[in-house]
Amino acid sequence: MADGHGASGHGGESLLYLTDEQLRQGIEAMFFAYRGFTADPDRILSGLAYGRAHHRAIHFINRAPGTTVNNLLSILGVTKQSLNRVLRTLIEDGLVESRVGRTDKRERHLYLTDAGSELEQRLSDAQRTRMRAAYRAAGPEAVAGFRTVLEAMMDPDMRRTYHKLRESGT
Amino acid sequence: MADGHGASGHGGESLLYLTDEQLRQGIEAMFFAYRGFTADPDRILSGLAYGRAHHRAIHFINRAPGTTVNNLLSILGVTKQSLNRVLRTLIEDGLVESRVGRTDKRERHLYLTDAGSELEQRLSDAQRTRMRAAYRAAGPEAVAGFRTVLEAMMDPDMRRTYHKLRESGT
DNA sequence: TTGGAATGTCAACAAGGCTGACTTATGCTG
DNA sequence: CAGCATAAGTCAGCCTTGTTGACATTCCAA
Repeated sequence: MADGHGASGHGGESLLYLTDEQLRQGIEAMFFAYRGFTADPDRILSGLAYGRAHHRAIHFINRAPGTTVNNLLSILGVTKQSLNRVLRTLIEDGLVESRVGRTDKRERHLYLTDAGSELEQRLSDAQRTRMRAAYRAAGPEAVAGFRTVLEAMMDPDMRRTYHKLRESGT
Repeated sequence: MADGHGASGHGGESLLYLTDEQLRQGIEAMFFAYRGFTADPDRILSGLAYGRAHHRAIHFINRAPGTTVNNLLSILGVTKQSLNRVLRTLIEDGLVESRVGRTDKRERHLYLTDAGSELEQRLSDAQRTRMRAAYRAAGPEAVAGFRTVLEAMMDPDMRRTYHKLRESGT
């Protein structure tokens, strides 16, 4: 672990373990791990004239079918213009369907088509495979800690969104 | 935890806890947490005509002073043209210094100037503050698990780079 | 019924990735 | 020493994906 201080055991309540060096290692771990996290889907997408933004849209439409554009916007944290460009190509290519709202005709509800679902599967299979390998290698306790820290790192708004998705998802 | 299966306890060696739903939650946690992770430095940088790419360069030059351009390239995983654009503005603005190598004059060794160090401090203070809060909230065991999973998620090359930085850093 | 709010679209621009082609300076090896 | 390899930098041009601004449509409430 090579942290230059004590408190390396697992049971310590010590508050001294948060040296700048330890925090910096966490920061770098996040950076390098995120690269791995996105690498596999990126590889698939690069052959398809799509990018990471398309992946994100497809992921969350699959996760919450029938979501409105506005809702998707707040999940993704981009401007509606930015999302729209991505969405348009997905609709043109027949991966996403946009249905006018029944009660409020201003709204568009988004669904994956069969082709869209198929791509979603391909992408998330790749990502899950890596995730599964990492989880297996690290073990259940590490996974629990991993999730706890990630959640604590989110902005409150994002944490709320994250929880809402979890409720609907299971 | 509401995962629809058993194996929710912490001590299980069960291999059944890796449902697609659990993995997807991990994926979403990564996504939302990374947003939080970059939010604070991004805010500082947006007022300064710099972006995330500048932050990364500054971070790793600070971490490994005297690094060559080539070495920085392999850490960041971008092309030299892409890095060069960023590096040029940092040098022009007097945040980074580029010294011709003493033994091999083809190489350029990169250092932060005082102004560069100052900005680095501002940026990493912001990022560390969030990290520290998350670590505190999650506790030492969770932090250990967090790091273990992140490391398992990296590509082997990145893991090697990550370890090399840790050795030099401590 | 009319004005404001919400929703979605179009256009233009910037950051920061990428490839490809090339130059310059230097190191190394036959 | 000649010639190839390596490190760095530059120019040009492309793509994705973020941004703002302007605008059309729709809903709802005063």
